[in-house]
Amino acid sequence: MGRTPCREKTGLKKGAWTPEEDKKLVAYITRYGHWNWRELPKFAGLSRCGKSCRLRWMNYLRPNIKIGNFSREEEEIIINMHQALGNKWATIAAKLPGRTDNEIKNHWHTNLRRKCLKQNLKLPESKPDTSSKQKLEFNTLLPSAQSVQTLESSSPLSPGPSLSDFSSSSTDSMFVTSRNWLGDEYSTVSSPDKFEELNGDFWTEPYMAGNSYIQENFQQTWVDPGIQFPLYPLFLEDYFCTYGSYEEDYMFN
DNA sequence: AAAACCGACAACCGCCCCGTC
DNA sequence: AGACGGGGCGGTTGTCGGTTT
Repeated sequence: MGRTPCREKTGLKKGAWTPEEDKKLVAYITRYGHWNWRELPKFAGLSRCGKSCRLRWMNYLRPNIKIGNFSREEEEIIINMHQALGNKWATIAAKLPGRTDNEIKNHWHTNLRRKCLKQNLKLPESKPDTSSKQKLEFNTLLPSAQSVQTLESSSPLSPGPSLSDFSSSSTDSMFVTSRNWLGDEYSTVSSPDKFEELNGDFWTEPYMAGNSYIQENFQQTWVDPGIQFPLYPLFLEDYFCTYGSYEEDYMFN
């Protein structure tokens, strides 16, 4: 068919995203939604291809992204589902609230795969039998009903009982690791005391990935001169349906 | 102290699916 | 029915930071 490649023009930026680019993308999408990924960068004032914008948004900037280590329950689910489905990362991600397919895929390749090999677990063929996939009952792949409960209650909107799992092995680190998110100083809560301070509001407020980073940097970017109004009608209704109260916070504060 | 190595993760690329015309 | 285009997915690569030699 000969589709035009993503970067048909030279001059489009590649590589790591800068905080400035992130700001532009978040500001634009929270205001106008992603009505067309291919056209979006033009209007958002970004010299990136649409796919790159989509990936950045989906994997790191959109609300409700869970940042931190994988819990044991999550790992069990990944392993079980991977044994049944193979490399269906998106399907697996759909069962893990806040996790992205990319993150799961990376985690699998860097950690779980080795674990499975160590335990002599049979790894599926690279091309799984897709004929039976629609019959698959996902719940049978989950470790236990309790685990499901745990996962759901540990979604970003609620603290859940597995908080300790998000921290590293050290007992005084908090639920979010100090991963260099957006390459900036990223607010991590380093002690249980600090967590107590946050605990009340944090889990009841609409979740924002990177919390203070986004709050401090993105809310003031509404009138970014680089942003243009889209040609198309706004799809905010659709956007609200998708992301719940998150953008209401952004839009109307 | 420097180089080599390795692991983790972010991002890119190309293919495929699906909706639209 | 088939061409087209956008979005989604999975494989792969690039980069960076930490560790080992």
